[in-house]
Amino acid sequence: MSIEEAEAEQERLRPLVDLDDPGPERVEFVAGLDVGYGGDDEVTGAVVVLRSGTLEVVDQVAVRQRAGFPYVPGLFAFRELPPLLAAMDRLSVRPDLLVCDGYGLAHPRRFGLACHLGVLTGLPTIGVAKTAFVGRHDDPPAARGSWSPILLDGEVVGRALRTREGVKPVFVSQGHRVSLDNACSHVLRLSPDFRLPEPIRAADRLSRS
DNA sequence: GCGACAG
DNA sequence: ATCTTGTCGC
Repeated sequence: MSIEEAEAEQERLRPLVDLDDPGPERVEFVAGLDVGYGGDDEVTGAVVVLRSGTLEVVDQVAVRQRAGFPYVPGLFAFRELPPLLAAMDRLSVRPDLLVCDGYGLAHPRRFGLACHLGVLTGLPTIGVAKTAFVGRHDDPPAARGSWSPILLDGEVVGRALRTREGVKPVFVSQGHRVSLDNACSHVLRLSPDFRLPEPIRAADRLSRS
């Protein structure tokens, strides 16, 4: 698939994103997703499902395969989606919410990895990135839980959210079928001890093993 | 044109 | 992402 075809695919799928659904009533299982990189252009898609209340791991799958697309900013999903979908297919527990390592709405074409994964699976998704990629934002106050909006072309596309006092914020954006307010509530609830949400930390560890 | 650019 | 020494701040 070429760069042009990938961009056209994003434009085609973007209208299918649901940004109005506030999110699931009850979240019993949350999945974290991440991709690790090996030597010979290999990628490992990792998905870890945690019980939402206790954060205990209830299921996990890692799939290693050849990368089918280069890393291109803005087309991140075309590199990471295949191994992630392969791992999702082998899950025995169906998650109620997906926490993705990367952006959702906060994307040049408003269709980051979290949106793409949401549309393809139909599941509620949120995007959590470690660095700023698009838009502008102020540094939020130092207290845990404080945030400031990420603005792109005058629109709010996400939030810089402080998950630990005095530590660099994470960048949260809507993926699919979850409001921005609820996405941030979930991220805070899932990050009791560290900067990143526990499901993402678990998936990150798995993707490296 | 130049620099920046999720992982 | 990953590799990877030295350096900075608390």
